Amino acid sequence: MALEHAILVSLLERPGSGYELARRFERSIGRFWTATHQQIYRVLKRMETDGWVTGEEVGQDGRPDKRSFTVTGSGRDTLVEWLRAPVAPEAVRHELAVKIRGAAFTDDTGRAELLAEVERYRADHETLLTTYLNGEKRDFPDPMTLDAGQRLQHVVLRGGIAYERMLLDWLDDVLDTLRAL
Amino acid sequence: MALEHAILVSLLERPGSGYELARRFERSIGRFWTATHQQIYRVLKRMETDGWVTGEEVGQDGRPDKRSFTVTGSGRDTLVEWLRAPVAPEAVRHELAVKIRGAAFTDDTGRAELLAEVERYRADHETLLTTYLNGEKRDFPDPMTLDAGQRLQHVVLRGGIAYERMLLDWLDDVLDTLRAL
DNA sequence: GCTTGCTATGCAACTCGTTGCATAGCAAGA
DNA sequence: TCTTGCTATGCAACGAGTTGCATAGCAAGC
Repeated sequence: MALEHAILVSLLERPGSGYELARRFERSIGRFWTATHQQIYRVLKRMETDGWVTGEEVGQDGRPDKRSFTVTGSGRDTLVEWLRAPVAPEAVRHELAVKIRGAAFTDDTGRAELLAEVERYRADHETLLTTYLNGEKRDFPDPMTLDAGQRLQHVVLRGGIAYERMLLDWLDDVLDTLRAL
Repeated sequence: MALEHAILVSLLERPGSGYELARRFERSIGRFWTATHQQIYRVLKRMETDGWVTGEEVGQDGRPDKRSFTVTGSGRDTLVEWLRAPVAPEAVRHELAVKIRGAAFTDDTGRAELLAEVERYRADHETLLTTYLNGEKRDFPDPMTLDAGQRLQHVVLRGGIAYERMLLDWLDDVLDTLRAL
């Protein structure tokens, strides 16, 4: 498990509330780690108990109060130690691949429906790629002037872009294959 | 959830025991869906209760007996219905990306260790790519003569190959970035 | 005879993640 | 005033997935 560690990285990049973390996990961090607000609040509570983060009440006007969290020295030590551990092999779960192999066991109508679904899926990822490219233009307009943290964020974003491009190419291959059956 | 569906596809491609399924999930199916034997046995039992599969005792010589499972008509209907449902958005969890962004918060020693770990990770995936390419040569030597099921299996394998190639390129980008910090 | 190793199946306990629901502050517009 | 919608936090129940362990057949080698 590493939701704790993803939260530590995000809070080190910028302190924030559980709600703000949830929004970040929907956006930039969601490129490589997903989590819902319920999970985040639960884990934050445990992290506070363990002394990895400290929460501070922040009054806001025009909005409800929030609790902003900051990483403690102990939390940072925990992250540094985790960074040294070997990367665990990923658990791949690609539902679309299962469906594609499953297409061998349905009829023409079923295959036509799957083809339409793949097209929809492709359109979603084309949109996502555009979002990434716009984000890159906005956040990293001049790659020469970035500090270490920004360069690392940029290389992770480039990974997301490379993934989406690869995926779109492969989906075209899938569509050709389904059409030619 | 879709472990049930991955099992249905695998058993439709070829009936087999829980143990055999577990081995397939380590190999070819593991490219796009992972599961341990405990999970598989538990789910198989539920699927048998629900009438999606039927088990049959098979005596073997030189080995313990096994229970070989076959998909029923009802199981096949279940799969076909699932194929029609929209693909759920994937839950991305890329631990390495978290660590790379985390590298901004450790020292030179920590970054050097991470770099070594990325190199090790890259070597693993280079091996995996080779395995895929060998499997492709072995299982799909003549793409013109394949039936529908084999073509679908092949396009899924091509997805795995495309993913590994993309990953290796990106890891080179990551290594350059880490070295230049 | 003993150990090692692969085939084969399974239980129990635990952790992680999802889903549905609940509460509440505040702003903006019908 | 009432509804809609966003910010903000949280509980409870359930389902999925992991980890550790246990059992047993059979083959091969020391």
